[in-house]
Amino acid sequence: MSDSAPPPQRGRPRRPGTREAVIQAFVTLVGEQGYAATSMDEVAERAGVSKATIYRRWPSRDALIVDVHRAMVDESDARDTGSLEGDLLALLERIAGMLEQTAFARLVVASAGEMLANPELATVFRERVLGPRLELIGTVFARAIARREVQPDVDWRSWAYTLIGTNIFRVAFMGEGPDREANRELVRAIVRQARGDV
Amino acid sequence: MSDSAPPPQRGRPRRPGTREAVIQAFVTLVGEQGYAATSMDEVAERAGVSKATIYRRWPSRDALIVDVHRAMVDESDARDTGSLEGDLLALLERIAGMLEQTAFARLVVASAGEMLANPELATVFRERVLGPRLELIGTVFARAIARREVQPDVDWRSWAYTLIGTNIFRVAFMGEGPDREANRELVRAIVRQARGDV
DNA sequence: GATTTACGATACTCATCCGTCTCGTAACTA
DNA sequence: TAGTTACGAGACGGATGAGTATCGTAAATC
Repeated sequence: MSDSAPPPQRGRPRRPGTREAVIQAFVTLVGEQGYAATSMDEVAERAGVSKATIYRRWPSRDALIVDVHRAMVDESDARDTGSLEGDLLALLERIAGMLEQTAFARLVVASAGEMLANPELATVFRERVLGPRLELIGTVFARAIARREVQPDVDWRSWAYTLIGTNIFRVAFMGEGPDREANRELVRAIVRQARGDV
Repeated sequence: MSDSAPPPQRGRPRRPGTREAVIQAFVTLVGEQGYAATSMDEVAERAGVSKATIYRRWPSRDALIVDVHRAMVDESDARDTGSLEGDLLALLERIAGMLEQTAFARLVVASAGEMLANPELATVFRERVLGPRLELIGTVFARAIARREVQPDVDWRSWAYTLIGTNIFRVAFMGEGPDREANRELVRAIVRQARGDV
């Protein structure tokens, strides 16, 4: 169930763009106030849509929340720059770019807190929002392994946690902007360690 | 205003331990369900206390939330093991220990999400929960500087974000336990980079 | 034009929950 | 013993918000 009841074929067609407008409004409001303070009436108003229209597409608030996260996939792939360091920097650049849109950064923390109350959200959040970003880092490491730049048994997942966790912590917990220079240092440290240089 | 109205001197004295019981109950419940789903009635029941008793000590739910975080200081100091690597490992060991108490880890994320809705909580959370842990890492780096193990201009704060962010991400976002071996690798990577070894 | 479905506006129901209040009782001081 | 304050139990008021229902209108198909 992606979002809506099946759109029928007779009668007035659904206004296009409504789905996006609602999701956008929800993300913005949650980023501003958190989940608890964001009501469906507010979402409707911000989206310029009536509440009935929302409930015609999503059966409940929870379903909307889950669907919001389904819409947050990152389809782009990991560009090959020829080195692990270059690849990681390119990826982090993109992640930092997303976290610079504070709405996104705030949504991430708000959702993390909300996972406790909504197990289905927990699943979707990990699979759709966090998972793909981790996988990108995995891809980059796989290339580095193929290139014999690092050992095949490198614990890339932990390095991925470090790269993403650092940025989320800085932006969402400490309320600062992403720090490009710190990210460069971090990538250098990781690459150096992963290559096992003495 | 630490928590309560001043305890008067005549009449039946307040039952000792109530404050701790309430805070403990609150932390546990928030860890299980998140903030929104945790009601004062539930807190009272879990603490084995009546709601009136709670409101005799805290003027509102928000005040209790803030006070809970005031109670989360970590008073211990950073033991000197003689090397940056040893110091950081000892610190991380302690942080990992706290995060192993899942109630604590969950509270951290829940609170992070709640910061959006409660600015006073944001301040207390940063000053009392995150701040002291960051400062410990700062202390350890200061020692390393004094020892000429690292350059005086080392960006220790970013490394602190990395150390804490990685662990919070793993435990709270991904729902895994702390990973001692990964932490050791991480510390090695950081120390190596901070020392500026070629 | 008749039918069907979408839409905005808005009223409405029902549940939840914060914070207050009452009351009967317990523990302490004077 | 009298006065004072804490306590548990539970009722209560008031606000908020999710989800439903109604109604007049708009945009499509047949």
